[in-house]
Amino acid sequence: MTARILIKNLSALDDGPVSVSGWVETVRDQKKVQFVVLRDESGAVQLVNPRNSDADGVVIADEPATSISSLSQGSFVTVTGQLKHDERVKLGGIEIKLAGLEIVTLAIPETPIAADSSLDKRMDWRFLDLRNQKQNLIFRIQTTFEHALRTYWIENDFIELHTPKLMASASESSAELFEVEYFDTKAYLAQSPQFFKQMAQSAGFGKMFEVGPAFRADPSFTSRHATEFTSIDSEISWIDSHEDVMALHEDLLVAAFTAVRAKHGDEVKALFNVEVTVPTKPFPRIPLAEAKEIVKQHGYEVPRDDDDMDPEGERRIAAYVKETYGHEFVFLTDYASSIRPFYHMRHEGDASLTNSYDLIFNGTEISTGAQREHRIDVLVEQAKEKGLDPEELGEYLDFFRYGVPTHGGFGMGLARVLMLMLHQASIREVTYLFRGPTRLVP
RNA sequence: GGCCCUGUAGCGCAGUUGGUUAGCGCGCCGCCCUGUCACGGCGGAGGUCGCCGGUUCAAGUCCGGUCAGGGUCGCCA
Repeated sequence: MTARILIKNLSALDDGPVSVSGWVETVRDQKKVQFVVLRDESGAVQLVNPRNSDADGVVIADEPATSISSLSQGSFVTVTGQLKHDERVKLGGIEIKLAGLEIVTLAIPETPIAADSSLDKRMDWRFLDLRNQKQNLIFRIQTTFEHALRTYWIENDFIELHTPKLMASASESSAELFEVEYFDTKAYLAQSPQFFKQMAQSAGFGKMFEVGPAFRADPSFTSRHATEFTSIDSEISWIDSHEDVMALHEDLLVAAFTAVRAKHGDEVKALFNVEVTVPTKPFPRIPLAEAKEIVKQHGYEVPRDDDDMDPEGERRIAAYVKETYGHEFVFLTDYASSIRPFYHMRHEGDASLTNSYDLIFNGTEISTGAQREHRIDVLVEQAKEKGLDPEELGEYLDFFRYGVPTHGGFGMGLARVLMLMLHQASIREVTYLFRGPTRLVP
């Protein structure tokens, strides 16, 4: 058996016998010569089969001609033949003159989606959609992105943890929890590893990270929300403020973007027409109150009663930062205590502000980070102030009763980063199998 | 969950003030075509117009409800 060769590696080979496997993209079945465009996960190549004639010049039905005529788009085949470099072939200047063709599985001829199908229809037939080069590249980028993050964490002595996704109570608010039956009681799907990654600080682990699922029962109908998503979390001890968390966050993103640009930059440019830019450090930092003032001066007053930003404000401050600093990222810092959870540490001397930030990338929020309140008495007071019953926080508060270092961390949505990196309009494009309020299959 | 828009063939769409047999492109099927590469030519099949109800002599078209999708806001990563 001739070993299977990836199509992208063919052009570097000399003419000679080869074997490739993949699926049929097009068949041009002419009377005297047949062409097939075959694609695998690495690229596409043309196969050619001149048909044989008998002594009277009449074309005969032999193999592989008959098999080729039966091929439908999408069928998976293994072929053997002679690789030939040929200037006539527009697809890469090479083709394979067929010797043998094995049909592994025939596809139903009429495919349920086409290049111009709507996103929702493509989601219904995701495995077919994923055969496209762009979709394939997205998940190779995701792999490189996560690998670069892990490399950074591991080289810097972080511990990787897998916190439980079945929980006895809410990890943040109780409004958006999925409830599941759990023997004779109820359990909830984790909205965030928040409490358990803080526990690792109390355990003296020092630095930890987790890449895992998070579940939110919110019926959010936007292009950037999912009910299940992959959350990138990291938490570190012995920090002085949220500035230390932002410094870690920057380092991680620079490492990951550097790796993606190096490995996939040319392909991203070719397929998405997007330049992957490695962000420069330090990322711009703007206190939220100042950011609201800036967008106001540029003609947009955030129409909210609370102290928060809205999506339009985020887009505008991002545009301002892009123009002023040439940067795709911006840390919005020092959010008001009124709009942050009880466990965010507040400014020393000004309890109205927190040591927290949101990270905006190309105009959309991808992350929230903060220094955590580690003093149990302050933490309990802040919980009460938010209307939470300390009893309901269960073991969480115990983490702070037996000694705990200063600490902080962030959570970042993996798919949001990819979506914004590749300028995609929806998180669905960059999620292998999307889960939303009305999407549970496939 | 609020507001706005959309649902017609496998896919993308058109369909006039309500009126005979609902069209177009791609795809699919058949035949033809010595090298195609968005191949080309000829022919053909394929639709209870999202679903339920109502108005009307008559509904793809008007009205109500419902489901699904898109956008946006809220919520957030």
